[in-house]
Amino acid sequence: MSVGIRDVARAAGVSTATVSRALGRGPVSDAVREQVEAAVRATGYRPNLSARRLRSKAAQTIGLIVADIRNPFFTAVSRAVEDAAYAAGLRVILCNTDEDPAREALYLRLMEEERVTGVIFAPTKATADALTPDSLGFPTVFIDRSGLPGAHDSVVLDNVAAAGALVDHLAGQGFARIGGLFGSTSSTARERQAGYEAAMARHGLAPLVRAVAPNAAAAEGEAARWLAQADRPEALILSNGLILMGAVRAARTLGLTIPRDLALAGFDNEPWTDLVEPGLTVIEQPVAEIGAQAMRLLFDRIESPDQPVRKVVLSGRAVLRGSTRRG
Amino acid sequence: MSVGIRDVARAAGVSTATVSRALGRGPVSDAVREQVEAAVRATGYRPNLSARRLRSKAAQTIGLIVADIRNPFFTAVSRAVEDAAYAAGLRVILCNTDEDPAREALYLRLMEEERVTGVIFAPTKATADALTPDSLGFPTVFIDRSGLPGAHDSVVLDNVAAAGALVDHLAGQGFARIGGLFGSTSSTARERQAGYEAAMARHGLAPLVRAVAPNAAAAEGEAARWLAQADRPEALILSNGLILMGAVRAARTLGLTIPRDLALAGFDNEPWTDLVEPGLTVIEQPVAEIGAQAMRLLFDRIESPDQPVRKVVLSGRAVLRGSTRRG
DNA sequence: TATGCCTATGAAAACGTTTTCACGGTTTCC
DNA sequence: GGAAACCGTGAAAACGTTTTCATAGGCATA
Repeated sequence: MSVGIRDVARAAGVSTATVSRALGRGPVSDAVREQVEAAVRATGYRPNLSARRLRSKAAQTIGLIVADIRNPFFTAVSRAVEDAAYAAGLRVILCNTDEDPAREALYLRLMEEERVTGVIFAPTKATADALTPDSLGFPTVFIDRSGLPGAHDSVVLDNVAAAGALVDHLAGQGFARIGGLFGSTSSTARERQAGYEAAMARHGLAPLVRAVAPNAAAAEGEAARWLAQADRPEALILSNGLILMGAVRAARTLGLTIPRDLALAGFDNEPWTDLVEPGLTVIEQPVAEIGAQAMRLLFDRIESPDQPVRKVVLSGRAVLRGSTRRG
Repeated sequence: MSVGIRDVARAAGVSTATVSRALGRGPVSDAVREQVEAAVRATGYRPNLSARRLRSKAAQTIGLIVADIRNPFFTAVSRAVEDAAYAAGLRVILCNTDEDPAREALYLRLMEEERVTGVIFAPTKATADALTPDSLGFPTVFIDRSGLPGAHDSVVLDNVAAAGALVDHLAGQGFARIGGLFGSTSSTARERQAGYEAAMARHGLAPLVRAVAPNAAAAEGEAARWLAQADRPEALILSNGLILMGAVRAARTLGLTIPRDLALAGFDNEPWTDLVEPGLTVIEQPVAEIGAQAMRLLFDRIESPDQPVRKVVLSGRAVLRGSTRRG
């Protein structure tokens, strides 16, 4: 059968308690510690993490709940989170919700059952608004989206400013009929829309807004319908990388030349955005920083559960490329 | 304190054993099952998965060990794996090795300590060659790369045929100086290289091969050096999506027009490959199918540990685009 | 020398489940 | 009508650790 701590204890000629202490950071004499380590090597002992978790009540696990890992934004953030977690000796359980509140609820319940150390969560607007500070049984940090003000720690982009910067840039280039295509499920998309509308108003321009499910296929369909109209916009702002990609596809299909027939500006400086001619103007999010900050906030919250709620707002960086150059 | 199964038992007026059976699929009368369910709702009971795992010796967890989740191939595969896992009631622990054998060893040890149900693993060549069937304490399926023949279940692409198809296509278009830039750490890259060389020989062409670390930055640097030479290749085959991206970047930097100055063909039909003009010819891998098949193999192996080793070889699909059109 | 306080250690309890074993009550089978 | 099989249930053991509690010895202090 499997070798347990009792076998190690027997091999080392000490008690199981001493083995446990030698392996952890308990007080043990150097001689005994060496004996134990030798016994561990000799027996090929591997601690049973389930037993350890049960007894010590420290799951050493964090949950990472995102909409879809295939969204490059979440891919990058998740990588940062995992690096930080494993560096701290924590395991990561990854969950994809597809922006479905039912699956969000399911995974939150799973996190409770795992007795996780903490959770990093990108909730839909519906779930975020429904979650009060104490409805979650574990420390939680929201990323990308925030919920009720002051309810949860969060790290988000300054979406209003970022969207405004795109409008300013386009307006500065002389575009007037600037449309906005925004995701329909996240608070982030709402904020970007608000920033867009505020900036449009500043420039005395009429907003043109449409909402769409945040995936490339839906965005392509909606953009194609929009751009086929006679009074189509001459520039488009897209609220994330997937929607941006859909819009590029739609423009291609309709034979529109960028930026002559249509200017495009979006979010997420994904590796491909500078490869599609003439280069796509985007807001770059500090993805690694977002993941790292989220972990920092989570650790702080775990350490001092009662400290005031914090919201870290990071600035995007406008990467100006050919897609918004006035023909 | 936290509510446990004892509290539920007390509330329902039954023993803990009965609660356990009612929650699982043990034999219980309908009346008692209802009482228990009511008690669960009343108490807000959440089973402690660590305790459950310890006692039942079923971790209900699978490990997914890949090189880097940011590689879109792994992103897509991982999503398929997770869907299948959660559908079967299993949790997924995700690990990134960055193709580092030391981290591979670290994560394999972690998997032992977790007593995982099974592992899906994309090993480096070094690790794959060192792993005998019984050196792993849990069922394992290799993806993307295979190890010693007959040692582990695996699901891989027919890399030789796929690389050959690219060569055939390029040669058919009249290209002669066809170079190959391959990753240096995976068996997959070796196979693609072998397929390339065999096909080149078939066509009576001299192979031109370089190896590079499998990431976009390294590939860009190596491609730039290569393409700056006077006797540079007139076509390039790239062994994965990251290397393909690096090559595109290098061509851009050097001002080479595709395909007039340089034809490109690669692997991985990532969403952006049809957006960069004039469209990149690639081998599309059935990513979702790879993930799903890996889970199927894993389940089969868990069910019957002693069945013969299986290797599922899937075919790629050549997606021909403008990047390989003879000028 | 006696007292008290640390330190390293072992015995045993505890963590929250599932599983084994036993048992009484029905039903089924000859 | 008795034996055998079956069913639902409870008491208690078991899973593999960590932690608590107790203790023996060493060392400093009075």
